[in-house]
Amino acid sequence: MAGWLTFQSKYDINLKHTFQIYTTFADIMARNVEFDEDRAIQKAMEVFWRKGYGGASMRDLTDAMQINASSLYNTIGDKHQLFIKCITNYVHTRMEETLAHSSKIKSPIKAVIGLINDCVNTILYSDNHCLAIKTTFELASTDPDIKVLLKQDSDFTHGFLLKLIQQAIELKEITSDTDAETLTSFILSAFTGWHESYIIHHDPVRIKKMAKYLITQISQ
Amino acid sequence: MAGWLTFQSKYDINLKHTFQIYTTFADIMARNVEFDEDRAIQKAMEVFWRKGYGGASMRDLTDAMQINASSLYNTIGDKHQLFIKCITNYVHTRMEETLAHSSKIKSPIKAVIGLINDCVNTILYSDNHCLAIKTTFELASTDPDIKVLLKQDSDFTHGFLLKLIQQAIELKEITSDTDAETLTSFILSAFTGWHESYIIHHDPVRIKKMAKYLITQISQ
DNA sequence: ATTAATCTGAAATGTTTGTTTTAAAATTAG
DNA sequence: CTAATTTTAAAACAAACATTTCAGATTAAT
Repeated sequence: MAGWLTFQSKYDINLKHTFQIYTTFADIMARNVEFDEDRAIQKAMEVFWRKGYGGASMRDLTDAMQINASSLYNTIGDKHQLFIKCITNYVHTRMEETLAHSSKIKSPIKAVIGLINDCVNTILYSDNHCLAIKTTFELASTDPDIKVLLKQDSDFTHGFLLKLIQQAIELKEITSDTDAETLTSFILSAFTGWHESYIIHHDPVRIKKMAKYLITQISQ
Repeated sequence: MAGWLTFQSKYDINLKHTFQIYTTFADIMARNVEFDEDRAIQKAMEVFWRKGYGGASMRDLTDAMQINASSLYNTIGDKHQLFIKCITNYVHTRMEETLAHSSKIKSPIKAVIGLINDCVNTILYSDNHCLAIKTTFELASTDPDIKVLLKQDSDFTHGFLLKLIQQAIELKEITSDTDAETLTSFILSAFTGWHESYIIHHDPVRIKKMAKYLITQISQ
């Protein structure tokens, strides 16, 4: 219990910190970061996925990431910054997957049906429930930063599906009285409900039947 | 810092606790609980509504309930028991409201449409988002007790709507190829999606349009 | 009025939280 | 090798957490 919080040492600490900030990207690097940040973020995401933001402690996170707290704070930042990185990563991955799917489209309506079936498969066969939805209900109302990210993700998916539906309408694969915008919102919000249903009832048949009903409704 | 943790006092404490348990509903009552438990539960529910289970601290709760922590622990129990009471209360209130609505039914299909419009109004004009949905995504996957309660609620609402839809099909107000069960699940899960949509986009028109689309789809 | 029991409020409990510090190990440049 | 600098691990940190204790206020029944 020595007096390590003297003026002298406090001054040294501040100096070091200041210096650190300005030399992070400097030419002279004494040592490189040991851990793979992408991999660590992935592990952290899985913890947030399972426990939620509030439910995940820093010890849960650093255990899963297999790094020390000091390394985490030196590279990524605090818990909130870590979560932002996780959500961003998750959202971007989803966007890339969505775009990847669009490359092998045969017809717009088939692409829409494929998207619906993908959603069903995710619900039934992925043990972690959608991080975006979970976060929406946990944090979006109170955390503006998170909300912006989730809205970007939502808008992207919306825009993607909207194009498909507009094309389908033009090609008369869909003959809907309802505007494409509403149809798009309707389909996407159905997905969220299916997630909830599966958490409560664990009934794959129920999800599949709802998907089938939605598909017949929109293709008429 | 006196030695109040002597064997004597520890024994007294244990005795008191044991005694308390067996005399909670005894004939001799020296003093009644001062606070209105229903009112306190209501206040606690509002805190959980806003902050979630993990996000609400005991101080948040006791402040809102305007009771001391010791009173809370003596009467209701710990945080989890309090939450169980809140959810139970919320779920029962919803059931009563649902049944109250059913008394003024003109026709099954009108009752279904009424239910859909009620949901829209709740989303748009109640500042607290559905506690059941929020809790589903926060806790249902990890907390068995909570999950049972939420499933009961879900099943009740499902059963209620199912009857209406079956009646509507019999009266040929609905001419659906799809079974009543699926139609019921589909409608209820749509509600969840609308909640999420409104949290992210705050767009009343979007919600209203989706509701209108759903109504035209089921009434054909 | 006395007694016996219970409730209440403030303070204290030990634990866990997110975060920081310290010292040593590690790495690169000269 | 030496010097400079960074990363790392373990421990320490204060604050916040849920929960308990206890003395005194309060009440119901005798």
